[in-house]
Formats: sequence, structure tokens, C-alpha cells
Amino acid sequence: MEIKECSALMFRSNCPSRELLDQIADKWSMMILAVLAHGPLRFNAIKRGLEGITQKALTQTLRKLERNGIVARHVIATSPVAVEYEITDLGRSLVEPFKALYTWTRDHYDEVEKARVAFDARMEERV
Amino acid sequence: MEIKECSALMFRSNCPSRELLDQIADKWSMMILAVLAHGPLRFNAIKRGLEGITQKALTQTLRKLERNGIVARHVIATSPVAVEYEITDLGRSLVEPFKALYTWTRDHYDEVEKARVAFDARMEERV
DNA sequence: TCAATCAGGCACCTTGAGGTTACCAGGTAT
DNA sequence: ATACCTGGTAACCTCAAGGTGCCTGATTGA
Repeated sequence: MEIKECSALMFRSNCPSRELLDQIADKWSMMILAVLAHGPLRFNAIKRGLEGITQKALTQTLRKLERNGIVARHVIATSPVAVEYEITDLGRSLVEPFKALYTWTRDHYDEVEKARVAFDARMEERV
Repeated sequence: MEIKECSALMFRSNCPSRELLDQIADKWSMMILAVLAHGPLRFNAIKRGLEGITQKALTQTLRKLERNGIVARHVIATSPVAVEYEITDLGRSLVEPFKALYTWTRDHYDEVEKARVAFDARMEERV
């Protein structure tokens, strides 16, 4: 029998792409990016656009996105200090690949659901 | 002053695309998919291709991918039972969008790193 | 006979993500 | 005066992801 083998180690544990993916694949980053893609918004405007997000989660995620250069934070000295968040060019370049992934999930959701049901059924009958 | 507002709630907390993303954006799924993209492999062959993965992590992740219909598990009744894992058509369709994301991380890693250094410096001087 | 490989299962533990609540400063409408 | 809006911070808790170590049972090579 022919044994197929992976010729070499393909991924090291510190794969830089994984490190970056971790930064943006959290619970809210993708959604915040999508919301900001339409134009700059203020803190509470973003918050209103995302059902269920807390101030803390929004603050943390925006900080992380800002640190990675994905969004920019502008403080506007108005009556009550306003803070506006805007997507950067770097962030905008990330929207495309994300949209591809989003489209995939939309197009294949049913297929995945069917696979899940089939899998669970196979597990049931094993009992 | 003109107040920009998001016209409507853009994301509900149970966004189906997020649910699917959670399933595949974990620590190993993406790498396993990339390894299997070259052809079917056996359990320990996959393990050898991924530095630092444990049996438990590999088993769990493969189960999850199998349940979602991304990979298929074939038991081959040989001397010591062999198990081969193969990427499905559904899984193969997911490789493309992932590669786009991977390419993005590769192309913009330096830019992100620069942004991080700049951000940290700004935070330092604030002290 | 002893050790190793194959594909896992099971129990325990640590870490961190994410949520809850409370609190803060400054301004402002009632 | 007071109660709310603005954009936060700090302390605390929970839960799940992921890691470590040990177990199996069959088989094969030295």
C-alpha cells in the first residue's frame, strides 16, 4: 500500500497569518469593520448598529483594531467630546477578503446545516 | 453639525455568518484545511504536518470539520485500522476565500506591525 | 518479549475571551 | 437640581478553548 505523506512540515506554531487572523476573527471585529465600511461613525452610533454589544466589548475591539491600523480614532472637540471612528486604507483593503468569506458562509450555510444534521444522525445511530 | 447615523441595525447578535466563522476561525481549522488541500492524509500524517498540535486538538478539530461537511473521514480496514481524512467539495470551495485572507495577512503584515509600533509609542508618550 | 505505532478517549487544569455591574468626568436639556 | 448623554475605565465573574498527561486495544518490528 502506498503511504502518502506530507513532504514537509507545513505550518509552524507561530505562523504569522494565524497571529493576524486571531486579531480580527474575534466576536465583533468583522461586524464593526462592516459597519464602518459605509463611512465614519461615532462610538454610540456604532453601538446602535450592533445588537448586543456592550461598551466594554466595543471599546476593547476598537482599541485592538486601532492598534493594528485597521481603524482610526478621531477626537472632535465639540460640546460633549465626540469621538469618531473611521476605517483606514489598510482596513478597507481587508474588507474585500472578508466579504469573500461572508459570501461563502451565505452561499453554503444550507449545505453546512445539512452536513451537520447528517453527521448528528450518523452519531445517533451509532448508539 | 451633521450627525451621521447608521440608518438601521446592521447586525443581530445571532448573525449566521458569524456562527459559521466561529466554527472555522479556531486555532487549527485553517491550517488543517490547507494541509489537506494537497490531498487526503492519515491522522498522524496530518499531525506531522502541523507543528505543535496535540492529538486531542487534532481529533476535536477534525470532528468539527467533519460535522460541518468540510472534511470526510474514511476508515480503511487494514492491518492496524487506518483512517484517512479528505477535503470535501464544500471544503474545497472554502479554500479560495481563505487563501484570499491568507494572502492579505502576508501582504500587509509589515504595515500592521508598523501600525502597532506607532500605536504603542503613542500610548507610551501619553504616560 | 519488549517497545512502538495507529487512532483515538478521558480527566484535569490554566488561560483568556467576553459579559455584568459599577463608576467616572464634563456638558446639557428640563 | 437632577437626570441623562458623551466615551469611556476598573473590578469581578463565568465559561469554553486549548493544553497536559494517562489510558486503551490491536498490530508489527527488533
